[in-house]
Amino acid sequence: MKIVSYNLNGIRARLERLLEYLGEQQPDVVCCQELKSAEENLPRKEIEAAGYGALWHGQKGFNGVAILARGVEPVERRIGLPGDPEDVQSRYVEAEVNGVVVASIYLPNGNPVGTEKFAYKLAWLERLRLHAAGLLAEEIPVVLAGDYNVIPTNTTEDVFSVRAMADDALMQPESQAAFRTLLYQGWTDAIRARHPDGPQYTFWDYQAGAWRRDAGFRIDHLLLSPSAADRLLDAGVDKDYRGREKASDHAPTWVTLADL
DNA sequence: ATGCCGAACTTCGTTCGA
Repeated sequence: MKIVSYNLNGIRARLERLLEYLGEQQPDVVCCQELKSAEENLPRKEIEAAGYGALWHGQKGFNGVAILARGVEPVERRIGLPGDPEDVQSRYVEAEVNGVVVASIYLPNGNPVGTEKFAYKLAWLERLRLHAAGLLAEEIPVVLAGDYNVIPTNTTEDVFSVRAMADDALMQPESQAAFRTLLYQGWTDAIRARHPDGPQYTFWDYQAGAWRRDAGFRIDHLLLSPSAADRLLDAGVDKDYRGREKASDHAPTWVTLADL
């Protein structure tokens, strides 16, 4: 069972690329982020025609998440992260697919540091920590897949240049501490579990020739609950899709789990 | 200190992203 996290940077702008990915890789589940599309403009027919059921959470202009499932309809568990009724941003959706609970997460970027945006990011991380604790308590297979907008460590394994990113919200000690606190609840960072050493970048900026220079960083993560981690076969980044025409600035990041 | 690029709305500039 291949489960993918894919920040699309616009599902309508990226539709051809996404359909190509579905056709070539035949992933079982794709957790999409940054749809940048209102509900009424989502490409529902095209995704259905590709053989995928979907749970959508769109938003006009920005954000937006979805879970696509090959050959089945994802069973909705929740739309939106609990903990703040005032929060109207579409950043969380959770469903059950073939016995596995899957979440598609688009964590706030948080730049610039020291603003309300950064405070919102940290508050969102705290809300995620609380919700994730409840998921672990269920003792079921869970995959928390998404763009976390957190570079886990200040090493070249996670970021091309610690210095270049030092003032960025993605690499602040508070952001990293919150991510570690989440992990230490008992989640497995699937990419690192399978690839303990070496860079595993998932994002390369469009600017300044970042892709050409391999100036990337690792911010798309798949966290596995213990019973999901027991089934972990492999994990990786489908990096070559970043180099194609009209690519997203993120590459699809994935795990494969053993079937029961 | 800023733009570099790209997407979408606020639409031929502005806002956001990372």
